[in-house]
Amino acid sequence: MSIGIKEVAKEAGVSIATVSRALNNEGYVSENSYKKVMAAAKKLNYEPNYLAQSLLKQKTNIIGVVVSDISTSFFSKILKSIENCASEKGYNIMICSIEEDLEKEKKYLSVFKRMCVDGIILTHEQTDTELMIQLAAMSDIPMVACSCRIERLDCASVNIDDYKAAYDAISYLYRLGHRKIAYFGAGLHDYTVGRQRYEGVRDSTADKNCPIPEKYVQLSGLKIEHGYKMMKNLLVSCKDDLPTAIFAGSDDVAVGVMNCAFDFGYRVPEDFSILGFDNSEISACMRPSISTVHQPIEEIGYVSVSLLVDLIQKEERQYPEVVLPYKIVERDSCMKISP
Amino acid sequence: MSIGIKEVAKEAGVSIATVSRALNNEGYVSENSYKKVMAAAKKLNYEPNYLAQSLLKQKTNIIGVVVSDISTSFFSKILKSIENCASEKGYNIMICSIEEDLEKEKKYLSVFKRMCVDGIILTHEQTDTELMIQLAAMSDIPMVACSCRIERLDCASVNIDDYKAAYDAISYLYRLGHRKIAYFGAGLHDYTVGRQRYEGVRDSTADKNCPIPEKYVQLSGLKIEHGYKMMKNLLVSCKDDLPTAIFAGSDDVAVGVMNCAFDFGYRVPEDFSILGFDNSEISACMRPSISTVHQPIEEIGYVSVSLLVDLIQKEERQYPEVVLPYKIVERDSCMKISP
DNA sequence: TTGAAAGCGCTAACAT
DNA sequence: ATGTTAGCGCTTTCAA
Repeated sequence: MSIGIKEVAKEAGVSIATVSRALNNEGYVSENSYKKVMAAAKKLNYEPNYLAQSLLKQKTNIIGVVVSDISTSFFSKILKSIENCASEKGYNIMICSIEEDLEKEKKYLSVFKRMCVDGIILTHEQTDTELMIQLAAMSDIPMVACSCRIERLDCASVNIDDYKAAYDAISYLYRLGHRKIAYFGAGLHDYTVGRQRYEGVRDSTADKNCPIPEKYVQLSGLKIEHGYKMMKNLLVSCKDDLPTAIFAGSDDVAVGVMNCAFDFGYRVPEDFSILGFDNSEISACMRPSISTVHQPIEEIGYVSVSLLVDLIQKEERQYPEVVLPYKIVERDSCMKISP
Repeated sequence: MSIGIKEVAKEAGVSIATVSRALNNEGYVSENSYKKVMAAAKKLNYEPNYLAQSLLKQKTNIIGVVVSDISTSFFSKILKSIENCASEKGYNIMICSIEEDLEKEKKYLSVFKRMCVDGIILTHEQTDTELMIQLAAMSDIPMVACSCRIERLDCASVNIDDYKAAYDAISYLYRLGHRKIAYFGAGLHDYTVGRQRYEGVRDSTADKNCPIPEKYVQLSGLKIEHGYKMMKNLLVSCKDDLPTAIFAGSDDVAVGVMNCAFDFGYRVPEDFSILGFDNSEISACMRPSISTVHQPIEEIGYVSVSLLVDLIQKEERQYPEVVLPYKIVERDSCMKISP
């Protein structure tokens, strides 16, 4: 049995309304009452119950976050900045790590709704567009897509320009002299980053008159093990016509690719130049360190929360699409060759 | 304005009490009423409000998790298994990443209490024992310490035997012929893992008649950058008497150490054998791959949640201390030398 | 088998 | 300036 407002009122010798007013600094409270309430609250170690407040105000100060996989270097970094920013702004975060399980996502989105979260942040590669549209129609909880896109749905979003980043990444490899470039990335599910980056790669190579052949494209996922497997496949299926460079859809993929290359006796960058994506910590830790497309990860998280909180607090429903800058970070995994 | 139980009752032509009973399969409800309620609920897309339920039942199905840093490979993995297990058992998790900020921890612990979370999982290296004791006294929210210890407080916990693991780790290096072993670990704050591991190292070396000299011990933290810095310090301060092996308090530290060694022209394992701790993904990804003390990370998370849920659901308050097995994983970063 | 009503802990409108 | 009261959305007695 915990301390409620009633106990405080009794202790202070005033009504519960006065206690509420004093604690919230709202309405008229005499200095005398104020002091008595504060003293009583302190003495009893009173802390207002969020549940009751939330139920009444229809406002929970909770932000629901759906993330594709918390344990991933990229998403865990995003999550950290989301948590930090939310905490600064007085919001708490409730997390769901869906790991490609769309059913789980659906379940959680419903949980979030029932829990009356004030807003939702979506951050994962793979999204069921139909589900999202349906969901958006059902509730008007503000939502922001963080480092992902939801096609055909008016939704605030915070991204880099994945298409352009991939386009530039290929151009960079091209400038280094590479003409035979492979791309290992995420699937094309709906219209999220996977598709954007792939299209950037395709158009960039085509524009340079060396369109990427199908055998050089693999789209199984963005984790280390995906990278390893894709590289192994390539080494087998293209062994007579290996590329000189590999553009990986994430730093994790790049790590997998590099290790696979090593394990099969190749050298990086001498035999393969490898370019990553994200600039997550691991890319700087490998030896050779991995050149990569830098995403402003912290900023993405911060901006997403700021945007969401704006959406929550202002009634107006406009849906900004924030595009943050990227840049190519040159390290030791790519080298110049003669075309 | 959302759909509430009242709307459903009206639609079904029964009272709200009947709706509640039908939806919860509780008490007597005629088949006819049951059908009507279900139809109405489905038609209106009704979903019960958690806030109201929670307020009434004093039960939120929320588990609060305090973690030292979400973006860390070790903690993000633990978190993932915590989230998975919680989700399976019907609990949602609310996360606080404190990043050594004890004020933030304090704040969140209070938030958790006010939010009426059903239980709390604590997972971080550094803990203010006084605060915890005070807190435990204030509320009787069940708590489990996951991969950390809280001395002088009766609290359920899930750990490996850090002392013994560190002891064995040193023995392993000793068996490989190493006599000059450095240890880079976490601080000695209170009685959490940092101290346990340090004491294991100290006793193990002492028992073998080669007590670790102070200059070979550094305790600044468990992140990559800490490892790098500690190694750099060592290289300078002990340059005339370098150790042959370094035991790192985490795989991240081991990575930092290894990269620092490389950057200064040393080879691993020829110049330094490096032994990590955790067996997190990164240790297997480095080249040479890093030998390490394996912790059953997934299991730690699962067991913690299971334990907590038990504590929540059973009224009895006993505090099991679960100790999970560890093992040394031999990879390529340690070599045999002649003593 | 069902409905009316109390109440979870709090805030806000209204009355004094 | 303060107290009384209604009600947020739900579950659960108690009465019918």
